[in-house]
Amino acid sequence: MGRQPCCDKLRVKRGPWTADEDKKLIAFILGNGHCCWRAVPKLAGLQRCGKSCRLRWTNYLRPDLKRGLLTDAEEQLVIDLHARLGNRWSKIASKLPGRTDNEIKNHWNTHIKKKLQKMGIDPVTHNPLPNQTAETPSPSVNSSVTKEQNIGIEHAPINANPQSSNCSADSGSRDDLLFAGYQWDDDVTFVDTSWSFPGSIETWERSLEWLVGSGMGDLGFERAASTDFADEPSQLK
DNA sequence: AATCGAAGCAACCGCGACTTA
DNA sequence: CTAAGTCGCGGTTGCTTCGAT
Repeated sequence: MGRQPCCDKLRVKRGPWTADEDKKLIAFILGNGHCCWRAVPKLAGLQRCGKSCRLRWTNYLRPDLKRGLLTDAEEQLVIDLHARLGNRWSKIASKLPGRTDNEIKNHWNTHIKKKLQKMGIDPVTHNPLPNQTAETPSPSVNSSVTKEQNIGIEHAPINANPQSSNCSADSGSRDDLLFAGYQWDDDVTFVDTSWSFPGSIETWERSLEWLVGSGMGDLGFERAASTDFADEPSQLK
């Protein structure tokens, strides 16, 4: 069946979001929720595609987002989950509160992948790379092995064919089996006690004020998306 | 100080899954 | 049952920043 483009590409704005657009989107969603993403830009007065709005909200504006680099524990969890689930970032992200699939995917591609390769571990199969002796593993990966061995997990047979994991052959039953075997639901969800955001909407509102506040315009918000939070003392990289 | 390549990340694209008429 | 519409996911791109030379 033919698909229409999700929006009129000639009339929608693309590229980095401005502070003003963020404000509009936040105000609209807080006030109305997002019943239908396709309608959001129109109702919110944005010249954006609904898809773009959803992405912006999920990856950047959502109140429950945690920011900054992944902690060692989170990184470890991502590795463990990836070994079981492959590149199903949204499922992995669902086990890390406050983290988005996009964020985890980026972190995997830029940090974890290299780290594993450096250690002689194939980031796709999570098996040792052929003809390569692993360097001294970092504590974090050591703990991975220990953890998985403790739980008695066989290492990642599902990723023997990496391509297959990209096909989103999303069989719920397979996930169920995986989760049943690992008992993810209750045990694995990562809770970072240093993160005190949930439940504190005031905190989030303050963050938003800061986010879209006067200083942002001066700095040029277009790029602020990637750098703004580094300005917060607690979020320094 | 200038240049260049690498790294990091936000955003886009295309497709499959799901829903609705 | 089927076609059309919408959503969400994963891969990829492109821009900005950073570090080395």
